[in-house]
Amino acid sequence: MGVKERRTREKEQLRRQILAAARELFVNEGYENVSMRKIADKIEYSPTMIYLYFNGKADLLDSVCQETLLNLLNTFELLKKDKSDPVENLRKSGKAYVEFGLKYPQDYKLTFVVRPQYQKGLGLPEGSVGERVFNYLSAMVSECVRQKTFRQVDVEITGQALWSAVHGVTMLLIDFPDFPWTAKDKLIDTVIHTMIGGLKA
Amino acid sequence: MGVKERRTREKEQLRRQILAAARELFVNEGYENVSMRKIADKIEYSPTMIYLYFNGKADLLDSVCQETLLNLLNTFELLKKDKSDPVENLRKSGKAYVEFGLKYPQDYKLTFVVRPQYQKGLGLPEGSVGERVFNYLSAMVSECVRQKTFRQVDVEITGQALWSAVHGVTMLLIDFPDFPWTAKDKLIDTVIHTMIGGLKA
DNA sequence: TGATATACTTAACGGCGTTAAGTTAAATTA
DNA sequence: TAATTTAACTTAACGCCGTTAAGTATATCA
Repeated sequence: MGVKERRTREKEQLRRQILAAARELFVNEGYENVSMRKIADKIEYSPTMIYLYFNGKADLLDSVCQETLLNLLNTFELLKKDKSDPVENLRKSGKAYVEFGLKYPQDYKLTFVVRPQYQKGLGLPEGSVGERVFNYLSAMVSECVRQKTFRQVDVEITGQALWSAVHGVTMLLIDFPDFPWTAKDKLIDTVIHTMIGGLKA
Repeated sequence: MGVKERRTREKEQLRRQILAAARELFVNEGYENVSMRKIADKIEYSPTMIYLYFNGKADLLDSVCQETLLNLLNTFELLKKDKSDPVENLRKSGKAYVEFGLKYPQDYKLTFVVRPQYQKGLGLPEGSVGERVFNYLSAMVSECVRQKTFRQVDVEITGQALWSAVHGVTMLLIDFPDFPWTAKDKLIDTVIHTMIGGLKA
């Protein structure tokens, strides 16, 4: 009687196969240059089959983005363990955030630019991965204030400001790769260092 | 013999008409949801006629963005007169930049996100409007350093870092309007104030 | 074994950016 | 003024696209 189970497993596997193909194509060719037909070709099924597993192209995008956010969260969790120097942790996290964006630029834009464009009216749903990422950032700011390395800033708004800064440098480096940046790495460090400097007691 | 002149004038006028229609549609419906046919419909010409005035859809986008950059530059020029307090000038300019983005969010995204996506390999061409905008920012930083209000920072990289910060907060406020921001105005001020704080001597 | 449900495909709809070829009307020339 | 050239614009088409309705084959179940 393991028939249903096997079928479910097979469906799940195919679903993942579609998702993997979609991710690879979205990342390499850009969302709008990828057609359902191309995705179908890649996995050697007919285009319409995809609609039995996803509601459409936008839904595929959405699922890809969810995975991306989970990856980002994992990157952060790795840094979470070290409790010694909260400011240094914050700096490292900021750097990790930007580097994550530059490593998966298409994913990053998919998540933080394209998706909100296609999925209007999304805040940060309670318990969502996005919320957890942001909470992690706020917690680090809070720790810096508690240790009196930072002056008595509003933790919430400071978290948002830091997010703004790292998001900005990430976006510019992704969108204008041919801009005459003095040095990309130096720019990232400068943005983070300047923000942290402006928060110190 | 004013025939040629009149013809030139008429062509110019039609060109502007196309551009205005394209801008309105791009802004209201999003670049990828606008077709050449829709633009043509709006101005009551055949779609192919547009190709006699522009090289294609991406070229139309390019021209629309040039206009936006000119508008941004004009906004800055209005602030340029006051020479008394360069730090205050920088703060005001940053605020003006973000407010420009929020006032014309779609135009802003068209220029700083969508355009680079469709027009790969654009740096800052010599004498371009983009270059003038960026030079304006750098000049202000330079003045702050000269007056010793800022420490001896690299002017170029600092300009880029400031641009990153204001771009970031602009983008987040545009893309996540429903995020529980503590207060949008306060956030903008915090980002700018924190960056400036981190640059002071 | 025959009925039923599931997984997948074929064919089509309307729309897209863009191009080649054709048409019409105005300006120029003889 | 009549013929010719030139410019402005349109028609028709190509090969794509996302998505849906209808159809087919295969595996499961009674």
